[in-house]
Amino acid sequence: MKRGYHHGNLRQALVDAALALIEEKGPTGFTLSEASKAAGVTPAAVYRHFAGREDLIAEAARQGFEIFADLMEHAYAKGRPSALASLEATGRAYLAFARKFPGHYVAMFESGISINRSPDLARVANRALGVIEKAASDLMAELPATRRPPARMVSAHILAFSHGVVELFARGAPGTKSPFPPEDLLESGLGIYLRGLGLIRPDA
Amino acid sequence: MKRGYHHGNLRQALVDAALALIEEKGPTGFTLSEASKAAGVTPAAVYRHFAGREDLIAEAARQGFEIFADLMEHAYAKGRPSALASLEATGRAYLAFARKFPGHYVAMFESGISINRSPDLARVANRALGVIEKAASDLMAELPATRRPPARMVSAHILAFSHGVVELFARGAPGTKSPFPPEDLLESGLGIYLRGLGLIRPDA
DNA sequence: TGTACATCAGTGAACGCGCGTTCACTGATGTAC
DNA sequence: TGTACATCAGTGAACGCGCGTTCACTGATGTAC
Repeated sequence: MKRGYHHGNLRQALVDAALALIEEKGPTGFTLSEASKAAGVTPAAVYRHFAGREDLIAEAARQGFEIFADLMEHAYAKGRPSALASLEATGRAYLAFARKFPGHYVAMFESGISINRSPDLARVANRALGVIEKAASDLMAELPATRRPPARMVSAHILAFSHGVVELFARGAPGTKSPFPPEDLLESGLGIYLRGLGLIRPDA
Repeated sequence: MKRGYHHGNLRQALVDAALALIEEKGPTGFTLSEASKAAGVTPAAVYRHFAGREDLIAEAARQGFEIFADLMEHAYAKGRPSALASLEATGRAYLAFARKFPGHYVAMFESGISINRSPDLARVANRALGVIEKAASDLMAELPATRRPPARMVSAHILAFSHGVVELFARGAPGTKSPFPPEDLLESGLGIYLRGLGLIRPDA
């Protein structure tokens, strides 16, 4: 980590300020001016490190995907050699990430920046999503080929369910008092789904 | 529908303009000025009909929930007397609504307005969500009490899954090319889930 | 160690912009007689 | 039917605001000798 001449590492300080603002006020509430003020710097200084507002958000998202991918890989590895345990662990890791890094999560999934904005961003995003797909693929290999749904479909199901739980129940959602803790919702929903795949004994 | 003195029904014209803008540019892209211009009217005229920007969005959301609730009730009724068919139909109706009324959907779920902003809004939102809960409750009644998950949990699962499918795969999502049509994803995921509940024969 | 110079991170002032909102008004529509 | 009056939807100008971005600059840091 090389230090800047004056500030000491303005680039990262701006990313951190942006994340805090995004977490606090949503992707809309974030402004360059406020982020620069929070970092103790003039708005113009931002342009030494980023091409503009969008570029700063994209970097925040990129860092989020990096952390996210690491968490997913860690969860996957922890479940091995059981494909079932690996997939369950990645599901849990998804929610855990969203709860622990809400600013990153919003930057990644709600800020409107495209995953294909830069090759860097696309690469790390695919690394993260690839883990779930791998876990789903492992698991499908345990099913008889005759009734084995496509792994990509299974991973899409799990992604959609996890994302829905986060958006609807894990946030201070607008007026929605969650009837159950999001972790319980994810766990139970995932369990029922996996049973439906025929991977868990009918009434364990 | 009483007509205004000059415009003819500015109130609804503003709501419609807002919905079109929200659909086109997201909840952020929507501005009072643009909406009023689209309705052929000065920005100040908006204040004859709404308390302000937020209030206009809230009305758009309210109308969305009204349509949404009607669709859900219709789907529920169509599935009867089969509780299973009713629940499946409401799931499908959720996605169909999101695809057919994207402006409303965004105003309802992504604009940041609280469901409890006004009693009117809360009432109609609960009417809509109540249908899914009723369908889930009907279905749970068919399971032996010993392994019957709470109906509210089941309806939360289905809501989360449906919302996740919409957000991740049914929109021109940022760079995500959906691997499957969202309708197929919803149908297959819901099917696996319901099988997991023990409501569909293990390998029908 | 000391000096001259190059680099370049951050400054501060300025810009044009469109926003949401206010206000006194005007003039078309509706109503009473 | 005609006239006088009341209503009130929409006007147009103005406001203060904070935004993202640009630009020539300055002065602290690093480097060469």
